[in-house]
Amino acid sequence: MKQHINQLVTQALERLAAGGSLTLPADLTVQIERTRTREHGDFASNAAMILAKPAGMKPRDLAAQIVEQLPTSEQVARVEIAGPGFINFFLTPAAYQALVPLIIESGAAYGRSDQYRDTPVMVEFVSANPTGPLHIGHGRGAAVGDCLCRLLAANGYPVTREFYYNDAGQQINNLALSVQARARGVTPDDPDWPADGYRGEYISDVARAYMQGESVHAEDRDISAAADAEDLEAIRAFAVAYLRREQDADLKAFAVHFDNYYLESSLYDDGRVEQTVAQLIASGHTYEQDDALWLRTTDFGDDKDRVMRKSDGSYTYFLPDVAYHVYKWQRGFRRVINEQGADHHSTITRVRAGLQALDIGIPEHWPEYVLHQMVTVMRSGEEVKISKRAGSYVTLRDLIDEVGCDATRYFLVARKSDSQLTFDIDLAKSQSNDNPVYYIQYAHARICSVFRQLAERELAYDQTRGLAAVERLDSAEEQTLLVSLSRYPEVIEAAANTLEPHLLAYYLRDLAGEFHVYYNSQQFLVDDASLRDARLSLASAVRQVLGNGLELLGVSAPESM
RNA sequence: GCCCUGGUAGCUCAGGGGAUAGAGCGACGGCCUCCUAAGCCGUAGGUCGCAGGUUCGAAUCCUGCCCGGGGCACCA
Repeated sequence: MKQHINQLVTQALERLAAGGSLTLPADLTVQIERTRTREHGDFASNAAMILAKPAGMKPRDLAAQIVEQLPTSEQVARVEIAGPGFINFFLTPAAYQALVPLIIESGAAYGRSDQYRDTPVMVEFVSANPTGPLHIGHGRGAAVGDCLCRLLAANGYPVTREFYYNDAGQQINNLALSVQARARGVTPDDPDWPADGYRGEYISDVARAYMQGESVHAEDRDISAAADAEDLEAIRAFAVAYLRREQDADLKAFAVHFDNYYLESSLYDDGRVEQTVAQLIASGHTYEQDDALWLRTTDFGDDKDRVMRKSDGSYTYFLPDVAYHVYKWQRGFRRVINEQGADHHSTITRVRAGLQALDIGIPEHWPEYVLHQMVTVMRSGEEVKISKRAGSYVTLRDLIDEVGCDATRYFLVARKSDSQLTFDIDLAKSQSNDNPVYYIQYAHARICSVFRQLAERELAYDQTRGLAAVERLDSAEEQTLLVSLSRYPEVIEAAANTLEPHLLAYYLRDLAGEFHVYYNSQQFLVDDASLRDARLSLASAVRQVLGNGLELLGVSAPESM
């Protein structure tokens, strides 16, 4: 639709230019926008306002000339000039009614496209270290990242989902020491407790399982416990596998899956870290100072240089990060999106600086980042504190168990990710009209219910008859619904292009609301068979779009509630 | 101090160059002999943090300031 209007305006402008009354700038891009209210039609163009000044004309006069040159179109009922010089297009009801058969025929494919099928993209998200259960911050990353993957895939991108974690560093060492302490019966309040130990109760569970000789199976590893409290290496390996297994279970319960788990340790095993160091030194952007090896990241926009190799010979975390991203590039991903917490934003400049220093043709702004701000959890009007070290802890699993996967996912993805989010447990749990998740799902269930009611009344839905009568869908409520249905593909594309899944959450809320209004204003099961079937066809199309959209959010679309 | 982010209705948040600034919740008042009331309708509620600037037009872009969050390690 939008594209069609664009063509009409472009043709009109070209005619004016050919007639000599207008000169078009070479870089002209005509804007066709959805209008905010129906009084302004369906689409509006600002072409006259933009071109008025160079043409030396008043916007409204120029608009009149453009309108005069517009080709006629079956889809356009009328055109108006309004306000400071907008050209408003009013589409015919038929243009919208034609969507009903289109949506029903397209089914799950409605709103999807394959336009980016030639651009493999990797999305790295969650990437939690195996030092504890996933908390609600990881949950936000999981929900946003997973939804992004679904949106990208819906636009045709071949998507690879990757989870990267450190299985060997100092944090893991603290983990192993903590488990060992618990295995020996030492508690966090003991003087013997490791300095940076993890104090959470789950550490006791790991220690107990280890001492009982349990075997664990995680997505990316299997291990049996040695049950020896003195074998720190065995404890380390067991604890990592145990917590990975827990995280897998959390992610599974959250309907999130990954194609690949990538270990930081493998970057060392494969020699990629050493190789990256050698290349960085060769590139001339490094220097030695105070027995450490520095990378001159200030050459690439950082505000101070960074240490790559510490004076004790070990590497800082950012070096494997660079090596890891080089490998992503080498694997052929020309689009890479990293979804992570905003508390890690300082890595962006450094990783990009490292990649630029290598001078291997990686674009300046590669990879892309989607950062999410912190989540505050509220219960009974009070903030629930999250602190892994202290042990009081809102885990993702607790949330899923308490409020359900659907509501948790919806709430975590329904906000723009760069604003802080308040997760109200009471609201998310409430099975009432307070809760937007149920509001959307209820619209879907209601439509299913209408079709069940149809059968109970021993009526049958004749789709052919319904689609032949779509011109009877002419009420204000029906037109409103049809406009929203026409917007769905634009929303899917925009949400993927801007990497903003919340756009979809809002859209579905609006669509559901419009359906509820319709439901209350008109009867579906009327005696007039063709009218009945036409309305059922529209309901069916709405159900399809609600279902398609919920699928992209990873939220279920129940048939009854 | 520097960098990133946010500041829009009592609360939670959309809108991020266009035409009278939106939604939900909360408040108040209505609607089930009728396809699920997990719904609908109505009323009240705003100096879009402040001040300049750019523009035909600024909640939206730029600059400065104020306030909240995060980050500025030879931690990750």
